[in-house]
Amino acid sequence: MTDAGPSWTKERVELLKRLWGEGRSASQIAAEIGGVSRNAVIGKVHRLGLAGRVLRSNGAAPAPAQPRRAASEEARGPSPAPMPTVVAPAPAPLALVRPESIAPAEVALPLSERVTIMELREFMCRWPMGDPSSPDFRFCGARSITGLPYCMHHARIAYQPAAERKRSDRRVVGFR
DNA sequence: CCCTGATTCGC
DNA sequence: GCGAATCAGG
Repeated sequence: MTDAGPSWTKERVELLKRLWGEGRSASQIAAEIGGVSRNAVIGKVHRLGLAGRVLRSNGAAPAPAQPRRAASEEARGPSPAPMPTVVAPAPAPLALVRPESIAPAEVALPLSERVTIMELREFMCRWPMGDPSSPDFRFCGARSITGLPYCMHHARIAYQPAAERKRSDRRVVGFR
């Protein structure tokens, strides 16, 4: 029989809607539904009109994602007409970091990822943890933000606005 | 190098 | 309608 295999059946779509609504990532959903790639999930989400979810790990605004020219068009050469000035994206106000939000007690760190300097890689968070003179000294080692030496969590601590640091009048948070 | 979603377009 | 390839980014 020419079984086309599992497609977007009612059940699968319902599951997709539910998981997406719960804020699961496309790859997670894809793995859970099975038989589909994360691209397939994202594509379906868009066709269903479910996109535009504000939920984001960092709370950042969704990527503008400028339209990309077709491959055929690109092969043909530059566009004859100059691209009309794209509206400059409004400077997204960075989420203010309040002292409470970085209080050690409130923070859940991926402690399992601590690494030694030898294990440290370019893409790993370089936040020092522990006494540098101790053999127990480690670095955070979590996935770092590309272009930055720290993971999202430690980048927030490292790059606190001066005004915030002063206002909160806190010493070094401490290398946990 | 890991991940995220957004978009396009051949199928 | 589907989703791989690609893009843009954390």
